[in-house]
Amino acid sequence: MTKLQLEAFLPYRLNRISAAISHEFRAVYGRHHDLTVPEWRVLATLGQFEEMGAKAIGHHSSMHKTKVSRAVRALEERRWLKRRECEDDRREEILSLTALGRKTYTDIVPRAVAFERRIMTALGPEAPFLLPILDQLEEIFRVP
Amino acid sequence: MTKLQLEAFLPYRLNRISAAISHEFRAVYGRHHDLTVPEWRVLATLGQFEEMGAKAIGHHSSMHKTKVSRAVRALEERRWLKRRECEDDRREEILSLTALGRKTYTDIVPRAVAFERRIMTALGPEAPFLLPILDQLEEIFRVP
DNA sequence: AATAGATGGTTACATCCGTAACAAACTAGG
DNA sequence: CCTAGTTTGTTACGGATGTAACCATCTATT
Repeated sequence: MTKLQLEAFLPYRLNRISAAISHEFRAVYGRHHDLTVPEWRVLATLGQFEEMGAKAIGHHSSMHKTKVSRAVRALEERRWLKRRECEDDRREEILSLTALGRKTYTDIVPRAVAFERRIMTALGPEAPFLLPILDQLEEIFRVP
Repeated sequence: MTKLQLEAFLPYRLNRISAAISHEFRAVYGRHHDLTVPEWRVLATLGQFEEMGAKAIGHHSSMHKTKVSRAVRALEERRWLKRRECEDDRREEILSLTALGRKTYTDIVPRAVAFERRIMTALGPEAPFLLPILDQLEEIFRVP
């Protein structure tokens, strides 16, 4: 009779760890700015690239276009993001952060960096092995 | 001007990898048995422990009690799970798999084990470092 | 230039999920 | 006992999500 230890099963463990880290990270910035994860990803992408269409944001941040669409609208309503018509292709709208949005971004980024460093430090001697393993896993599952 | 590379940010990468692995694993058994992730977790937990209350299942599989409640009902409707009254405490119901449910379980477990081994093999020389790192991460975030 | 198909983006719908409220049953202090 | 508080489990509700349908616009073929 073959059994499986769920608590040792790789997909289960990764899912749990990922959820715990996302939850913890959201608490890091959530105390100051109330943001959902999709909103944070759009903010982070626009903070990184200045100007982008919704499609490109979705591609870069691995989000479904409806998720992007809703996050963009939410950020726009908060005046953290503005749209500009694209002259080359009038279906597309070029998105960018407002001054207010950029202020939020520059406030969160140091917290994000510190959060990440806190994890790497806590990992101790195992830390150098984490990133190559993540590279490998992304390659195995063709996560672009 | 500090920026953040979202695609290199640890919470983001872990979330993406975890989602990809869950998706891939669901495809492994989903072709044969249609199951949601919570249903699979309840099935796996009862396959492992024979008899359990809903509370204990939730604790062992890290699921909210409402998630457990709904998954249990779905499995019960498929006749993969049965309830039995607990004499010591009549609030609780003791849950266990039916013969049909156990058949599904013993069908899925080898696929799950093979899936996990496929990942570990694909990881190659990095593989031995993965499990200690997961242990560490679970400890850091007090994932029980 | 006209039409057919492809593409960027939004929205309706169904589903899933957690919070909060709840019922039923247990426990402990008086 | 009996009442107050706790615990197990279900459910109503609001919020989030993906599928599919949709609109507007672009592109390619004729």
